[in-house]
Amino acid sequence: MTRDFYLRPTLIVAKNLLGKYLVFHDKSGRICEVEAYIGQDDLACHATRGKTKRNEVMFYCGGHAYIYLIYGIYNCLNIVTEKEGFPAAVLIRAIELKNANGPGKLCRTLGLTRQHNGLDLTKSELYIEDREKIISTNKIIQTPRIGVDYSGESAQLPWRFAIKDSPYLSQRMKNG
DNA sequence: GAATAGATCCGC
DNA sequence: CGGATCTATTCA
Repeated sequence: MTRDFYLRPTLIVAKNLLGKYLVFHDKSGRICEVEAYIGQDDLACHATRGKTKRNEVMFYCGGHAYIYLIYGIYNCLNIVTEKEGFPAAVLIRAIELKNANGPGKLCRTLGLTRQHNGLDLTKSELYIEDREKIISTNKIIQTPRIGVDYSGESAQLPWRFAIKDSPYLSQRMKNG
């Protein structure tokens, strides 16, 4: 994907990422579950209280990788969206690959860690590839996001998208 | 400085 | 359901 793909509104990018392939070196898989985190009004977004050392990549222009450590153990991969200065990103929650059905598991399986934080997806070994048509809306399920109950009213925003009937959806998706 | 809690996962 | 494991962020 070229830069302009990522510079569009985050919800559009999130939906269009479904069905694309995430590639990192010799491993790849079809993206089947994502979540959008958009701007300072989104209380579940890491950048809701402004720029910090951790979330500064979210302020880059679209097309960069924001990777952070969660629970001291797992890394989570986000794809930064929209123009420089506006903090927004799409969390990749699952791809269709063995042991990649969850945000922590997919980073572990692909070997992504915080040292890859800030990578430019338009010119590195980490990128998104288009191999098939955009997934039609009737094959996409849209729900509130997972694990953000702490964020009050923002917890109800239906900013989670997944390919219906994919056998690789994250574990918590199936439960909730 | 110290405390807190987190965009998760696994095993019991 | 609770522990792992750690650090950015927050609070005093």
